[in-house]
Amino acid sequence: MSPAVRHGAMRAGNLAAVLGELDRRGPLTRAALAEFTGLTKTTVSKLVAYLIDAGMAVESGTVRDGERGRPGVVVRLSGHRVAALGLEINVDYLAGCVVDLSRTVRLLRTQPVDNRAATPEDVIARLRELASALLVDAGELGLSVAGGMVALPGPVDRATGAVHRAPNLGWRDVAVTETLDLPLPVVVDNEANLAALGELWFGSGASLGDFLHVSGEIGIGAGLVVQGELFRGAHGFAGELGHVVVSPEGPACRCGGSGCLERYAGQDALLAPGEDLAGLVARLRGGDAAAAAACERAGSALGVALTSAVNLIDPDTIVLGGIFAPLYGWVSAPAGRAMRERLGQMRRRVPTLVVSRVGADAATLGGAGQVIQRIIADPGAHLVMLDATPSSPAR
Amino acid sequence: MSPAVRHGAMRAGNLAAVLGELDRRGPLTRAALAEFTGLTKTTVSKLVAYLIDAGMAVESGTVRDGERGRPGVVVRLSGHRVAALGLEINVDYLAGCVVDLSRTVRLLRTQPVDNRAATPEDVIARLRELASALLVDAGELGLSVAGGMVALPGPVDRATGAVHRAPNLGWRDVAVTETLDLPLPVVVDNEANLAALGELWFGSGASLGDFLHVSGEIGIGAGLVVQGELFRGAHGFAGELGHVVVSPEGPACRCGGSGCLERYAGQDALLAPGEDLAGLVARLRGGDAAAAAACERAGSALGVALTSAVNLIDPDTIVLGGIFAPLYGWVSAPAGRAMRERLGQMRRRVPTLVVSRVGADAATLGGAGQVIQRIIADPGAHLVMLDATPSSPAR
DNA sequence: ATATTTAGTCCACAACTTAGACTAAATCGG
DNA sequence: CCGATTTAGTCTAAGTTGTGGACTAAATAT
Repeated sequence: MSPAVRHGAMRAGNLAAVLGELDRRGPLTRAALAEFTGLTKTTVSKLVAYLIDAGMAVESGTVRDGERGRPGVVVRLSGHRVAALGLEINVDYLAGCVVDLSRTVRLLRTQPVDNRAATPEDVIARLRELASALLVDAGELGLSVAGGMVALPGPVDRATGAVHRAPNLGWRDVAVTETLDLPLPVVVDNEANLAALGELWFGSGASLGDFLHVSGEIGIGAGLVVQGELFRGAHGFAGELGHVVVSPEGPACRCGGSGCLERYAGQDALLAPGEDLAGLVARLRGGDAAAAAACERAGSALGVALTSAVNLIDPDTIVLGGIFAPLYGWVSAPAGRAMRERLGQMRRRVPTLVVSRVGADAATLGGAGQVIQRIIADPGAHLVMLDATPSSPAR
Repeated sequence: MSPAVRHGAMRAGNLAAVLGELDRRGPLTRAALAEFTGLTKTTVSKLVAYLIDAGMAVESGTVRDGERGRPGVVVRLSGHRVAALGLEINVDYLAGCVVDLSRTVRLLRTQPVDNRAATPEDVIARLRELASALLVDAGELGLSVAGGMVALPGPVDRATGAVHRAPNLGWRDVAVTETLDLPLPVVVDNEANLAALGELWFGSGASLGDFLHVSGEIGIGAGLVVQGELFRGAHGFAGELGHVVVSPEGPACRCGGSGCLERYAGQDALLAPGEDLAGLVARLRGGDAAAAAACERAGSALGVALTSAVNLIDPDTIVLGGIFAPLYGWVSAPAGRAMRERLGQMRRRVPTLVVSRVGADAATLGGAGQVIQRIIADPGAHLVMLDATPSSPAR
């Protein structure tokens, strides 16, 4: 639980403290870094030298902080060497991206494919091709890709890198990491979880505080971010907002229960038979009363489910993503009304509803961002991997 | 976020690693400690000497681990010097306890009082008397009390030590820590949270994994323990199970909403007018059909609310405490049935329902346990306080 | 031009942990 | 009963990392 602290760990911890400060506060002089971390100037200088040598930081210009005195050399996070790979398998597309250490998106590609029609092996083979092409292109940009993350639409076993069941893909027990077999460390995670992280790093970001990110697709999932970290629950199944009970005597759900949120606000409940999301939005824009009523009903149900979620989890903000992003204008009002009615008297502040600012790539980007996050949290571990590069850090 | 690591922190971290290992695995030899922590025998010896000098550990006998070789000296956590104070203010009683470092309950006292009839100042003055008496008695036992925790029936601001509103007591904006004014560091927390911790350390314990502890009193609260730590939410209001929506069109609730769990399974919904809990249990034992039906209804509603909670939070186990402990035989079956129906198909394992093994003192004990936990997590910080003792540790 | 202020480096030293030699105390085998 | 073997724990010299204060560098103020 509390691992032993050796000298190496002390070093690693301080390296992470410096890099983390650069990540959180932006470019800083060594003097400012010393102030914020509480380390001495000497130590900060040594650590910064190490980071610069590893290609994780660069000096960039000088700035005067006060009125007089020698100007400081500004050090900032560098994206020129270290990067991470984000991949996503979804029902009707594959996607991949490369994000560098400064969380700049360097490459982003999407491939529309009907993955329900293909075998898992074929889908994964196609993803491998996409990933390999991205790795080659990243190499040409001078980037060294330290790790990858695959987003999947279903609960995953993160230890083994396998999906037990992905109902929307029709997959059962597929060993994704193993089959994908890329030449770098790859981890898998749930799409809803990674989409929440995507919103954190590529959307509204830290201004959200602790937030619940609702990613409605066919099912309705949610990712909870607490103190900048995902909350996963004991078995990684936390955030199943779609099966929160809205009305115990409601319509039967595929989960075996009845009156789950999914039956009121899932894609199947909103779209007319054969219709797609764009069609629904067109009808809403055209003033179709039936469509508006369906959204009203879905929004209220969402508000009820979110009320339960807020009572249990107490987030600062709720971000509506997935299909609820384009429908935001029609569902957020009834949802917000339901929440205010039910929560207003007990709490000083009812969580704010906001729309997701990242599009369909939230999970892909979030996955790559998560890898970057881990590098920043432990730069020392990743320096070893980069030792093969020309200018190796001095012992 | 990631504080700088200095030499002192390294020391403190290793001290915590050793003490934590002793807490988790029980008595161990220095050799075993070295193995488990990954530190060398030399370092472990030094740290153990420090802990023994501080009165946090003692040697006790020798045991042979293997077949041959010199027997090791067993070191175990010692409760003879360091202790913590747990206090509780509730509607109809005050309680206090002293728990030592080995989590043995050394003193425990309860005082039945109607606290709704008195002013907050009078209640807190009476609590101060109770606490002072406990501190004196602890001193006579040779214990040095390092800190205290006050459990309150309502949401608290842990930063300032104040309650904003405690509806069951009729309190508004009471600065508890400040008014109590004890000669040791005191923190306040929510009763439901601390009851969950009480179950962790003085009840079924670590075998529960991540668990949700339901503590039904007048309202229905819940504490969520994840990886041995409380989950509090962004503002400390997480776990408000009582206002999870069971049926959106249900009866109006004092919170402004309708169909909250509290209206189906709260004390007011279960007890006949003027009846107390013992009376209800007597009726149930006597086979009263109306009472059984009320419990059946409450149990089902609880199952529905817990279904939502499990979907969102994904715990291993759910512990029923508070009024649900004596009613366990009557409510657990319908609650479990509802959960299995609604969760069975999606999850490999539906969380187990168990009854709380700690009684009414769960919160009082949990509070003291929390203080002990903090001492074990950072023994170095508390050594300073004990430096006044006769044999001060060698530099 | 000189004083003052702030940034960053250098160097001796201090705080830990480590590695491995060494001592202590048990069992095993003859 | 004595020496070989095994395991526990201590001691000492050395290694790694951070610290504190002196020192150098580069700017503004007077």
